[in-house]
Amino acid sequence: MNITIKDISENIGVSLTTVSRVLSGVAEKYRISAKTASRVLAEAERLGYVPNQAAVNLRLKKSFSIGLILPSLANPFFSTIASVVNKVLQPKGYSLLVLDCDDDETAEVEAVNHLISRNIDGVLMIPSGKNKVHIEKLLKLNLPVVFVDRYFKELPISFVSTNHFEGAYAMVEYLISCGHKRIACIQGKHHVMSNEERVHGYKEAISKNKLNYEYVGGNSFTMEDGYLETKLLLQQREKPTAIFALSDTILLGVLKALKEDGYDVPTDMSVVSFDNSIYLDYLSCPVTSISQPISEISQMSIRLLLDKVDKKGKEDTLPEKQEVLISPAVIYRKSVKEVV
Amino acid sequence: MNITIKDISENIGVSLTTVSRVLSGVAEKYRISAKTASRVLAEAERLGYVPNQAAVNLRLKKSFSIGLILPSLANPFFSTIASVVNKVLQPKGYSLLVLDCDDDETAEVEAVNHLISRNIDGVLMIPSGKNKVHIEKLLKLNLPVVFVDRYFKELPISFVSTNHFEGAYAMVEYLISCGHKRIACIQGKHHVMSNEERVHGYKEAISKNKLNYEYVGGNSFTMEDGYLETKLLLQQREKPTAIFALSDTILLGVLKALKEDGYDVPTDMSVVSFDNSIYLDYLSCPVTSISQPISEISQMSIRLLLDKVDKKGKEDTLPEKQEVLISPAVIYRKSVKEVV
DNA sequence: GTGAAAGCGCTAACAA
DNA sequence: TTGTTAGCGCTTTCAC
Repeated sequence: MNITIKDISENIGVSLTTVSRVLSGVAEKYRISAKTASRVLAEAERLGYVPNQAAVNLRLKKSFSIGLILPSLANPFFSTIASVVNKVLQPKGYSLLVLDCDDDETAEVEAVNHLISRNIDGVLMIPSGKNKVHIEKLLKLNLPVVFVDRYFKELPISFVSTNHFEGAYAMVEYLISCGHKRIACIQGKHHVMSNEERVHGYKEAISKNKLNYEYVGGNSFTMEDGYLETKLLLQQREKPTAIFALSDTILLGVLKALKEDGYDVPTDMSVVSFDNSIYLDYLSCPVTSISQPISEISQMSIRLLLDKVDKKGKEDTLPEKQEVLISPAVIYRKSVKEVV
Repeated sequence: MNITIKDISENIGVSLTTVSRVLSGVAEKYRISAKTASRVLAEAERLGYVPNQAAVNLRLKKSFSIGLILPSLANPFFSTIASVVNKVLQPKGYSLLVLDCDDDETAEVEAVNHLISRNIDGVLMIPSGKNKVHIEKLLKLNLPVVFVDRYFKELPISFVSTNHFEGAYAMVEYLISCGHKRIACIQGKHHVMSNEERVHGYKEAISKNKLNYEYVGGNSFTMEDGYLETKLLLQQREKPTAIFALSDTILLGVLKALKEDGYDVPTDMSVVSFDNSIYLDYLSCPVTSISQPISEISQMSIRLLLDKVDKKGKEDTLPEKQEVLISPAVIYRKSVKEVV
C-alpha cells in the first residue's frame, strides 16, 4: 500500500542497499554511478516515496523527535515557548511532541513514560513541581534533558531561565522607591520553582527594606484565583497600597476584583505584574510589569538540547551542565502611584 | 540497553509470545495461567519495561499519533485549540505532533509530508490557504482528516468551524442598528478561508443595508498590520465612524493607532472585533466582540477524527462527511457609540 | 496454555 | 560500484 524502498529497487532492478544509499544522500561516499542514482531518485519521485520513520527509528534508535513537557498550552506564555521551539525544530526535520501536564505532577510522570516509549531523542521540560524521580529516570536512560523557565538547581541538568528572584526583587524595590510600605503579593501554584523564586524575591526585598507588612495569597496561575484572592485581600483590616500579581493571568483577576469593589488603579491601589503580556499597554490603566525574554530563552534552550542530542555518543567529553539565568527587565507603565 | 520483552522472557523463562500477550492485555483470550501472567507482569515492573512504540508502529502500521497542522502556535486562539486537542488525546495514549506553518502554504505542504513519513493515524488541520493538492495526497493515502476553524467546502473532508460569515454579518448589523453608516473593516490574511468568510459577511451586511461606504484594508492577522492599516485609514478623506477588526491581534494594533492619533473609543470612534479574548473586558474601553466557541469546536473535531481513525478498515460504511458550523455570539461591551 | 518463526521497512557490516 | 544478509522490537499465524 505505502511505497517502500523495496518497490523502488524492484521497479528499476537495483538492490535495496543501493536505493537506501542514494535516498539517504550517501551515494557519493559509496561511489554509486550518477546514472543509477538518478534512476533511483526519479523512481522515488514518480512513486511519491516517503520514508517510513518508524523503521528508521527502530533501526537507528533515533526518532528525530523532541518532547516538550509543559504545564499548560492554554497559557500564552508557554505556548509561545512551544511556538519558538517548533520553529527551530521543523526545518531540521524533527518532530515536536507536546505534552500538556495541566500543572499536575502525576500527568508529568506519565508524560515522561510516554516520551520514553516513543524513543524520543531529547526532552525540553518546564517542570510542574518538586517531584524529580521521573526526571532521574530520563537521566538514567542517558536521555538529553534541558530545563526551560523552571529548573532544579541540584540536578545535573542544564537550564535556561529568567532570573525570577531578581525580577520580583527589582519590582518590589521599585514599589518601595515609590513610597509603598504595604505591598501584597498574589502568587501562583506553590512548590512551582519559578513561583517560589518570585515569592522569595518579594520577601527578600520586603525584609531588606525592613518593612513590617508582608502578605502572600493565592495558589494558582489563573484569573479565577487572582480574583478570589483579591476579594479576600480587600476584606483584611490592614489593606495594602500595592498589589504584585505574580503572573498576567493572575493580574486579570486582580483587576476584575478591584473594579468590582470600586478601586481605581492607580489612584486607590497600585498594581504590578510578572510576564509583560502584549495587551498590558491597552488596559484601562497600563500595567507596569516584568518582561521575560521568552523568545531568547526558548531559542537558547532548544539549541542547547539539540547540541546535546548531536553530541550524544560521539565525543567523550562529559556533558557539562550549563546554567543560563537571564535578568528580566521592569517595564514601567502607569499603574503605580507615588505615595507620600 | 533499553528493556525489551526479550529480556523479560529470558529472565523468567517463557516465550516472547507469552510475554507479549500478557503485556498487551490479551492473556485471558489465550488462557494464559494466572501464575505465568503475574510473573510476567512482576518482572516487567521490576525492570521498568516500557514498550518500544517504533516497533509496534512498524508491525501494526499504527502509530497512535495524531498530527495537528496550524497556522501559528503563537496565536492564543490556535494554541487554545492545541491545548484542548491535547487534553483529549493524552489519556488515550495518543501523541500529538504539532506543526506550525507560520501561515505559509509551502510549510504546510512540508508539514503534510512530514506527517506521512511519521505514519500518523490522522490529521487535524487548520489550512493556511487555498492550496489543496497536499490535502488530496492525504486523502489518497486513505488517512482520516478533519478540518477545524477553516475548511474547503468542496473537499470530501469533515469540518467543524465557527460560522465566520454569520458572525461578521451579525456584528455589522449591530453596528448599523446603532446608527453607523460608515464602517471600515481591517482584515487578516487574504485567501484564508475564515478571513474571506468574515469579509464576505461584512460586505453582505453593508450591501443588504444599502450603505454606500465600504472599506477593507489589511492583509495579516497581526498587531503590526492592524496598527499600520489604521494609520492609513485615518488619513482617508472620508473617515469611518466604526472599525471592525477581524481578529483580536489586529484589534490591539487598531487601538494603538487610535490612541496615538488622539481618538477616544467610543467617543471618537467605535471599535469591534472578532475572537473575544479574555482581556477585552479590561481594556480602557471594553470592546464588543464575536465569541467563537473554541473549546467546543476543538473537542468536536478531535472526537470526529478519532472516530474515523477507530472505524478505519472496520465497518464498510463509507466515511460520511460531517459539516458542523457553529453560530458565534456577539458579546456586547462598551466600545460602540449610538450615532444619530 | 504455550511457543517457533515470519515479517513490518530500514540500515550497515561484510562480501564481491 | 553494487549486493546479501542480519537484525532493530514487536505481533500474530500456525503448530503443538
